[in-house]
Amino acid sequence: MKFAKIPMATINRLSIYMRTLQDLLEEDVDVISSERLAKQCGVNPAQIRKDLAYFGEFGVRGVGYRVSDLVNQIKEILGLQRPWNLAMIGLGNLGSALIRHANFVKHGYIFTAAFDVDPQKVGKRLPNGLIINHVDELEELIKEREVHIGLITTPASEAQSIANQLVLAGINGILNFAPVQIQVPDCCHVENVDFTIKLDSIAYHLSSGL
Amino acid sequence: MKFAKIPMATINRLSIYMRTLQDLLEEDVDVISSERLAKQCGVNPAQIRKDLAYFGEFGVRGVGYRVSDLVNQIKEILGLQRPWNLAMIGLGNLGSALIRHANFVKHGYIFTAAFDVDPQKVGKRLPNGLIINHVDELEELIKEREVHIGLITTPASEAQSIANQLVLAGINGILNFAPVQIQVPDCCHVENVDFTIKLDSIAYHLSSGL
DNA sequence: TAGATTGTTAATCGATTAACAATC
DNA sequence: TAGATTGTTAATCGATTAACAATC
Repeated sequence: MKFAKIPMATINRLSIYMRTLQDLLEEDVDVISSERLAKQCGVNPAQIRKDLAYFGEFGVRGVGYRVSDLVNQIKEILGLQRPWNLAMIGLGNLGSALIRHANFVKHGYIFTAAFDVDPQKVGKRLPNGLIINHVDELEELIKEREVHIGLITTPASEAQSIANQLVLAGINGILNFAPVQIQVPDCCHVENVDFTIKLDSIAYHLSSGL
Repeated sequence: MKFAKIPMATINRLSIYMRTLQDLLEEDVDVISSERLAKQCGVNPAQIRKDLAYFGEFGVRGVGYRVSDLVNQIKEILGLQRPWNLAMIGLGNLGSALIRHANFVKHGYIFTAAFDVDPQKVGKRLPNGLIINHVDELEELIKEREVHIGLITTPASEAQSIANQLVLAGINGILNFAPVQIQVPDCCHVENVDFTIKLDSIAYHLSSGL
């Protein structure tokens, strides 16, 4: 099982299972069956068992899954038992808002660096205490502060150049908010967040689907 | 062809094709083959032809696709030949940042209403001229200002209640930024934007994939 | 006409779901 | 032991890609 190729969809669902399980934990639920968990997550029970089976056996036949154990096991699978350091590149409206967003910290992601090119912004202190540095210092600080993941919130025109610099600095994971497809070597994993594509999809459903 | 079930993935790719085609248009490219377009979009040429075939015949055999025509045809398919009115519910960091985000306007999406529950915020004027209203006025203003799509950027705990109110106000499309799965009737189409799931996926790739 | 590229069918690939033996 | 639910195999479903006849 260990060496089967894991579908991307499985990885994304594991995050969703984990969140639901964390909620259940707060409600003092000890044990849950794949059937009940599936209902809460809006998926098929067999789907959950299959997803987990890629990584091992985590349940007890005839009983179900211990909620707290399963949370920890999914964290282990996803690599969330340790903190990850983030750098934000681009401190316009979106970047500044995201860096203040409590959700990242809650999930174990910590901003340890922030960059912009605007001399007006460089040197300023953010609400979380971080000081904005100039992009010129990107490589040096990324290494010094052990940044693992870069978040790009620059204008689309700058995104590729920033991505190149991140890769040079040794970054292997990028979350790209700029509405362009950025090219990186295979060693680097890019995820895109694109609001307008989602809106286009809603527009399609509103005009034709209905 | 008209009545085949269209894969969601096809709709999302159409947005991507459109954006690439718009870039090509600015570079004065007149005609493009599925092969060249595919390379630029990072997909398979047959994929593009198949996606388009769900909706009709838009190319010329032996020649390719006229860029400007194809842009318009995709806009037609997605329902983007008309403007769509948006309402933002929740004007914390994220909501305020998104409402200032130029990309929405550029793609034909217009904010015509903004809501919050905080009395400190209600009555304030946003940079785009819009005044923040109290959520109590949601149903009335949604109808009055002909809002088509609601964007939820409230805390997770409020998201479901807001979604219910939106549906009651006649809204059929929701873009949900709150990290919860919201339940709506079938008539309403929900898309979710969840940063932490994307980060989890990057964390997984960094710790195991590499 | 010869060359090129579409539209479309058929083959392949991968992901989801149903079913059930294993087992707590 | 009887009842329940997992882990896993096999069946189904859907999406992607290759191949090629149609045709500009």
